[in-house]
Amino acid sequence: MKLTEAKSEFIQSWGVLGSQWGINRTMAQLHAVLLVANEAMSTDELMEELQVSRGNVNMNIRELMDWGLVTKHIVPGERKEFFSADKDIWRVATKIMYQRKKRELDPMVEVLNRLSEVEGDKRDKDVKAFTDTVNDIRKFAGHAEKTLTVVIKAEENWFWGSFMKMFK
Amino acid sequence: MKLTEAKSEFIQSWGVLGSQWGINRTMAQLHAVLLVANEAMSTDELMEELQVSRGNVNMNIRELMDWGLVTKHIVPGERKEFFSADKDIWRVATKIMYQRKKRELDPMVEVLNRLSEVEGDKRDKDVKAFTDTVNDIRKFAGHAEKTLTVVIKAEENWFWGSFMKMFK
DNA sequence: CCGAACTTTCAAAAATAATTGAAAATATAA
DNA sequence: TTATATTTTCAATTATTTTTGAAAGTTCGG
Repeated sequence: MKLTEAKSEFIQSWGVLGSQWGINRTMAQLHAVLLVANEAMSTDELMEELQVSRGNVNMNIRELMDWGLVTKHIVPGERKEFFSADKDIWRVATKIMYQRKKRELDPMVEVLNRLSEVEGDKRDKDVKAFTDTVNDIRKFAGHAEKTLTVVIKAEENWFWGSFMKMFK
Repeated sequence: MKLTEAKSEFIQSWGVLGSQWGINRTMAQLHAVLLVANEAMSTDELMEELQVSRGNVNMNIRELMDWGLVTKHIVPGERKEFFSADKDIWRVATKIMYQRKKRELDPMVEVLNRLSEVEGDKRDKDVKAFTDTVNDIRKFAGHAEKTLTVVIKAEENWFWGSFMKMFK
């Protein structure tokens, strides 16, 4: 298989994967392009590679920077900005987990905490079904939260740090 | 907070969470309704609760059954079908993980395996950047795959089974 | 077999999300 | 400062996804 062909298949698949995870296709594809690029790329090069508009590249690259997956570089003597992706896959994964935890898990936990204080007779079957489920999810989310935090911070920790190296 | 109010807020939030994870809102909301219901519900009751069409309920309930999150019940003497959700949150989580692994991780791994056989000089920087990234992701996905499999099958295993009980 | 009760299907409509592209804003070199 | 290169914004357009609803299909008691 030729490099060009392989690259475009990779970009394609990464785009599909992203969209199944609520990340828009262009954002995922930009990430893919930068992941397999051997050096930082300009907006124009990215537009050319994916055949999308300047505005689209601009917005999605900024989103990728927000997630901490992509960094901007200023090359002396050049007017344009260049972008590159963090290629350490473990770090990529933890950054994504961190963002999703922050944006999705945390707000859900907050809602669940409020909802566990529903008023009414605990012997009422409807009330019981509701509070039981909410509390179960709450407990589960609490564990997930802790586990994620450990994983995300694992590298900074001497014990888990060396344990996690096995995954790299 | 009143039960009705709490319920609808829960359904709402679960729907938002779902849509951020590539699951359509109605599917997630149906799941939410059944998670907090004290008994199995009919299509008509679900339509009423969420104010959506019969076709919509039908299709999404079937999807939930595909995922193994919801089961159909036939009540003797009743012509209608009733539905209920598995309320064991740990099992819910592993079922979702299993489905997503099967539908998303597995195909990605397949693509990556094919792509790692790209032809060309390994000293070419473009080729190297590509194969390095692909192989890193491949290795990572392999670990993720194994970990997920262990977690999903944990209950069937005497050692992990009792370990996992801590999470419940 | 009939007909009522219920479920399934799917083309069309509606809702939502992503993308464009050109104008406005900003940055830089001279 | 001015001219020019580059980035950013966002209303309008386009693409995608979801939902509807009515017709077709199925099931079942009598």
